[in-house]
Amino acid sequence: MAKKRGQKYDQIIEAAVKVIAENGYHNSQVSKIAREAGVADGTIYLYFKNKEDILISLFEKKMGHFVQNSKERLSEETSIEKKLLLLIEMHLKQFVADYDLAIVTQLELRQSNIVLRYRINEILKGYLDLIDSILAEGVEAGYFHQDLDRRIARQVIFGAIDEVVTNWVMKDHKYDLVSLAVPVHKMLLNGLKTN
Amino acid sequence: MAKKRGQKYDQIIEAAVKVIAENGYHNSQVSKIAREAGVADGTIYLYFKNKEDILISLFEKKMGHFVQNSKERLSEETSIEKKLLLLIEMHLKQFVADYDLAIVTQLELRQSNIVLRYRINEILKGYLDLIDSILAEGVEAGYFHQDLDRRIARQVIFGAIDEVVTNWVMKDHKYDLVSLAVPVHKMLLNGLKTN
Amino acid sequence: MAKKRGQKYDQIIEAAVKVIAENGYHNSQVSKIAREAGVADGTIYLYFKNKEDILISLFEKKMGHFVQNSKERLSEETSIEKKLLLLIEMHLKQFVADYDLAIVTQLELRQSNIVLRYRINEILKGYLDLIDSILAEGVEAGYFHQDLDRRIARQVIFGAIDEVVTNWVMKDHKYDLVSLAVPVHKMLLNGLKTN
Amino acid sequence: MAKKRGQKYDQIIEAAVKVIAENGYHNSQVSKIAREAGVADGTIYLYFKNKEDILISLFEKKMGHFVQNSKERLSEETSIEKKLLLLIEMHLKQFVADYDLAIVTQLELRQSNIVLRYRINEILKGYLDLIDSILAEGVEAGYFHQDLDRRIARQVIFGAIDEVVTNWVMKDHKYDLVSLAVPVHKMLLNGLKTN
DNA sequence: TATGAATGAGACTTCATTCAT
DNA sequence: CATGAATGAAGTCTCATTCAT
Repeated sequence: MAKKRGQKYDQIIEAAVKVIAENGYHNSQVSKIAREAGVADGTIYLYFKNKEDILISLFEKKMGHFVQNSKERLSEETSIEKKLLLLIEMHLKQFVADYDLAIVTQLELRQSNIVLRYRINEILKGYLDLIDSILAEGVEAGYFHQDLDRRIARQVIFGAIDEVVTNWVMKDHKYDLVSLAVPVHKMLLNGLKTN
Repeated sequence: MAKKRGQKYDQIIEAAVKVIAENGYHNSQVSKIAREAGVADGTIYLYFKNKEDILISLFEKKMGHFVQNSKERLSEETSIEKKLLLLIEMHLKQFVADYDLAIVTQLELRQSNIVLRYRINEILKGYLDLIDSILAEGVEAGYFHQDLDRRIARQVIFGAIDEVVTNWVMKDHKYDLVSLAVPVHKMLLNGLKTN
Repeated sequence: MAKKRGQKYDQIIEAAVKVIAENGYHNSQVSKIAREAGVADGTIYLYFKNKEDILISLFEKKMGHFVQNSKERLSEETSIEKKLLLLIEMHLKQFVADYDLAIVTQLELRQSNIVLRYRINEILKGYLDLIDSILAEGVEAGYFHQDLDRRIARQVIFGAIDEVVTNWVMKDHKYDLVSLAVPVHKMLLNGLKTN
Repeated sequence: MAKKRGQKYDQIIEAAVKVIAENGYHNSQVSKIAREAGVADGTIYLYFKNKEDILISLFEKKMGHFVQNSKERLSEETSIEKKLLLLIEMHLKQFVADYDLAIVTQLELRQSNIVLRYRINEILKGYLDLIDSILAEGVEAGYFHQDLDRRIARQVIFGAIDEVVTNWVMKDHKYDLVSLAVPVHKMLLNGLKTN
């Protein structure tokens, strides 16, 4: 049961993103996703354990791609400062490129129950680790404060970016999101205060 | 209908916070809240339009108190730097003082549907305005960067604090939250970078 | 309890007719009737045993007036033929004069449950007796067929008039109802067939 | 959704007639009908939009059969007089043959709300048209009055028969209904008056 | 593999009625 | 007589999941 590969598996994931973005989480019945994917209701259960599993898998797949992609791009960059900027930019660009996904991750996915929230947090760890690696490198290089609490720092960084994206989605993406990368980056690096 | 005052109104709000924190939003039946509040099921509907309205009203009331309280305390402080620290501390302290409320606002409230999310955002504006007033004052005083984009800055600040609180709740509040105010404050003020 | 007289008693009856005509039976809550009557919800129960009792009493009062009135008018008329015409005309005129009442008796009152339907039938007996008295007189006078089954005849007469009124109400009373008295009268007296 | 065919569709209709006749409309819970039909509660909603739709569909189906059947039988008869008698007899016989249906159509169906009443009237049109065709033919043949208002006439006919049936149902069908066809027929044809 | 008809648990909300004031 | 806040029972419908084909 629940095999994690195959053409239909991908079809269902993409259908779920579209249906949830269009109809909202609570109005995205399994039958609706099945119809969009062009399969029978029962077929969903050959690829996913249950409805929640679609959500988890969706997030897992998209997040996996994003982290993988980000890692590769970041490895090509040596400057710590630019790495952080690149990370922020890629984060923002991803959602500009796929607005349906933005709606799903920033708004709809959060309507899921607590158990799912914990699973989602697990998946997010990969991304937080990526942030952490930049922080570690920066501290090592003396570019960041030696006494930096990396656990707190990555929460601050993620929280800031995430809030910026959520705001953009809730404001119907009517302004340019990617251009916010620079001021956010500057704020995180140098803080609010003048020297 | 839906009177927004009275002893029973408060009873129901408090009962809702407790019941939702304990059972989760989707497992907090109206009858359960009514029983905890010591009123009949129907009485709920004399004070609230529907179940969602309990959630909204709960947030409205608690947030209103918090913002009001914060405003007063902040007005007693003149240093911009200390104002920001105070804000962060009060934010964290509020949830340490009422862990049930922390669970409800950080986890359960976010499971609500999109319409509700927008209503919640409206209510949050009062808090974001409070942050903004500190930012404005700081820029005015030359303490913050002159070219600071306040709209982005308040999202960064709120996102950072919010994420720190959510993490603490999801980690079962097993570490001291309030002590994180200082490092978060420092990070926001001075940034990650050494000078 | 439940005294059947007084100014408020009448106020409530009239309010009920208006509210039910405007909102429909199933959307005419006791509280709505009370508001329209300008009394408190509880006051209703000082004059009526329960909600059904309002309906029964309403019909009883209106029907009583109508039958009483009809009797008097009919006693002034000696011709059997004209008596029947007068009866039909008065029946139709009553509803033209009070369209709210027409809606209530022809449409809304019938939505009541079976027990109420039997009570209503009891009240209708007074009217059917009136028809019967005309029939008896007509048979006696040799004006109507000697072997006329009066029980059936009065059902036919009542059914015919009632259907004509109901139709008029359902067609939003957009044609002249009273003018139908003559053809209906002719049909009942002479039948469909040419001689 | 709401398939209007299939074995289960018929099962549910028949179960509904029985349950509603026995318990009354307002005490005929969907679960009760489902149990009688031998299906799950949810299955009802695969065949009917909602509870009201069961009532409408029930009437639609039964009325459709009746009108269809009546048309065929009437076409075999040439005499206008006998056609009208046949129509009345068939109307009465139908309810004698299915007393549950009589209860449902004469008492329970009328408890439905106004919107439903209009839908029911739509369905009744087929029957009224049948009456009308007999009237038209009779006028054409010079058997009925040339100046007959057919619209009124069919209301009178339907109203008369309907009232006779309702009375019979309310009197617990303790007399022979079909034998009333002849006197009703005579009354409608020749009127009350002696020549 | 794929289908899709069938299942059945579960909860929000309304509103007639009461009764302490 | 009058009030109106409080009560609490009760039922429709949805939708994730199954399983015979």
